[in-house]
This record gives sequence, C-alpha cells and structure tokens, in this order.
Amino acid sequence: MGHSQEDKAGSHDRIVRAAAARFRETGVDGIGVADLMKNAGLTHGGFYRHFASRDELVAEAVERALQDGGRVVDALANDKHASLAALVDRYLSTAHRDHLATSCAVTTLAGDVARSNERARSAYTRQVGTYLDLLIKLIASGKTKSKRVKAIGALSTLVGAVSLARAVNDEKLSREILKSAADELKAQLG
Amino acid sequence: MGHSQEDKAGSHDRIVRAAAARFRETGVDGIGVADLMKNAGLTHGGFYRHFASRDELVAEAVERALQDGGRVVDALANDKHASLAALVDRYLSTAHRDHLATSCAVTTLAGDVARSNERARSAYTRQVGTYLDLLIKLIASGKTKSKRVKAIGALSTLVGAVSLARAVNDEKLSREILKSAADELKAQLG
DNA sequence: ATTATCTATAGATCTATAGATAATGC
DNA sequence: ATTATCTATAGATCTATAGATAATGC
Repeated sequence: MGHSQEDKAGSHDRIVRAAAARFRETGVDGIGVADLMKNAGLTHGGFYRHFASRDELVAEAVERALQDGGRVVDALANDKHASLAALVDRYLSTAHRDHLATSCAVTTLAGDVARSNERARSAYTRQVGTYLDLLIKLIASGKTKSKRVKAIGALSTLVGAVSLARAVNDEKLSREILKSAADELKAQLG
Repeated sequence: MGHSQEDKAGSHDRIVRAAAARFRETGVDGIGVADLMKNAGLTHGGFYRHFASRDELVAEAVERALQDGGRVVDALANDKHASLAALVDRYLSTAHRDHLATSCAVTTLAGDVARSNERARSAYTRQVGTYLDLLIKLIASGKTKSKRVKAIGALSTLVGAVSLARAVNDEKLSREILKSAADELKAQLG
C-alpha cells in the first residue's frame, strides 16, 4: 500500500490513463468505476479521493485520450519531411482501425463526447483545431481560405472512413473503405 | 389493457420505434429497458414477452433506425430529379445535426454498432451498401470503378462531418465544418 | 382456455460514502 | 498527525423472472 503524495499523483495518472484506454474500447458508458480502478491496480473505494464524480474522470480521460493523438500530431507538425500521404495512410490503416485503446479519440470518442460534459467537449474542440492546423500546413496547393475548406473536408473523410470501417462486419468492405478514402484524399490533395 | 395479438404486434412495433429513437439520442447504453417501455406506453415487466433479451431489442432497433434512413435513400434513388447537391445539403444541415432521434443511423450509431451484435452490424453493413449504390448513381462523371471510390470518399466525408459537427461545442466551428464539407463535396463531384 | 400486460421482486451492478488500516512526514 | 488506500456497505438502477390480472377468441 503506497501512501506518499507522489504515489497519489501516480495513482491518479494510472486511473486516468486506464480510463482513456478503456473508454475508447468500450465507450464511456461501457465500463464502471470499479473495473476502471481494478484496471489501474487499485480498489474502487479510493476513487472519490481522486475525483469528485465519475463525470470528472470522464472529462480528464477524454482530455488524455485526445492528448495521446495530440502528441502524434505535434511530431508530424515539427517534422520537415512529414507528408499528407503518410498521415492519411497511417490514419486509414487497419492497425489504427483495430487498436481502439490507443486510437485517435477524435474519431473513437466523437459520439460519446457529443453527449458528454463541456470540459470534454472543449478538449475535443481544441483537438479538432490542432488537426485542422496540421492539415492546412500539409496541404500543398491553394489559397489560405481554400486550404482550410480542404482541411475540414479531409478531416471529415478521415473520421468518417474509420468510423464506417469499424462498424461494418465485412472485412473486405472495411478494407475497401479505408483504401478508397485514402486514394481519394491523396488524389485530391496531391 | 389491450390483449389481442394485433395489440401485441402494435406494442412490439412501438417498443422498437421508441428504442430506435432513444438509442440515437442517448447511445445504446444510455437508456434502460424500464425507460424504453415507459416511452412505448408500457410497463417494464412485459418486455421479455416481446424480446428474449435486451440485446435482441438492440438488434431490432438498430435495424429500424437504419431503415428510417433507408426510406429517404429509396425516395431519392427513385426520383429522376434527385441531385447529389440536394442530398449533401440535407445531410450536412444543422437540422440533421440536431435532430438525433430521427437522424441517419449510419452516422449516429456508428460507434455503438461497432461494439454491438452481428445482427446489428449486418444491418449496418447493408445500409452502407445502399448508400454507396445511391451515391454512385448520383455521381455524374467518371468510370464505374472510380465512381465507387468517389462514393466511398463522399460517404466518409458526410459521416465524419456530421460526427465532428455534433461533438464540438463551438457553434461557429460546427457550422463551418458542415458548410466546408458540403462545399468540398459539391466542388469535387460537380 | 389462452395470452398480453401488469405488479412485484430477485439478483447483479453501479455510483458514492463511511470508517478502518497502514503508510508518510513533521 | 496526516493521508492514500482498503474493506464494507448504502441506495439507486439494471436485466430478467414469477405470478396475478384482465382482456381476447374458440
């Protein structure tokens, strides 16, 4: 039993990280406080010394899940050799489709966030802005204004294609959706 | 208290219809059997004379929710004057974004269906096929093969834009997403 | 007689709290 | 002494079932 404040900060972090992963796998309503605490290696009784309510954990976990994606975005934004094609291929890969726990929360938590608290929705809104900034940077041609329109179209296509590819239960169609959306995006944005 | 078989069929239909609406509003995990039955004007005890389990209702309600969208698709498919622009504008309207209970389940239930039973996922897969057939018909130019790729790109953009527009808590950005995605689609597919 | 729906409830699970336990840190 | 976590539990809610009630339909 660890009892230092350092341990507490570590426990808090482990709970949030576990929730950020499990919420993406099961949906925000798909797992309870007790199972989340067990996932973080703790018992459920300690939960409310870390969070005022389950909803507060939802807010922090959604922020964390979005941050995970944010790090990938930052790495690409700072990479001189980053290309739109590489981003598109990674986002529309079967690996991203299948690894829910570490997947981009902009797609995976879209439905849950729409019904969630303002803190979670604000974090989501910021992350959409970050994605759009990155896409604008990666889109080669066009005026500033038309680049932003194109970036919104591209982000919508990425999010929609992964959502569709996950929901259909026909592996061939699922792969076709990912590949066609990727081909279209790369053809449009060169 | 109605007791004829006709009444039973009517009750069954009302339960499924209520679930198809509420599931789109609250998510499949967001409402219980008792509240769904109350919504259909019944008490919860009668539920299991209509369905073997809650999951069976989920399957039927997802099928029904998808069918609702299917009727709109059929109407457009049979309308000689139907245009892609009209479909895009309707799908990417604030009305569609905001009226969850009657909204297109391909977008609204994507996340829930990905975690749901095979019957629900098969219904979803069929509906995606129906949408693609309609879009291929409405796309003016190109070869058959490239039309299908374009249709998949367009459906992905429609689904993603509505998902994003619902999740962000910035009305201006939300409307910009809908408008930009619509403009891009209309420009691309003419 | 059959059956669609009702009331009532069992048993599981969920959020949240109370009080005990075992460390830390002055 | 303080506090991070534990055990235990209250109270609400959820799925599912049992048996009563009040219609239908032969």
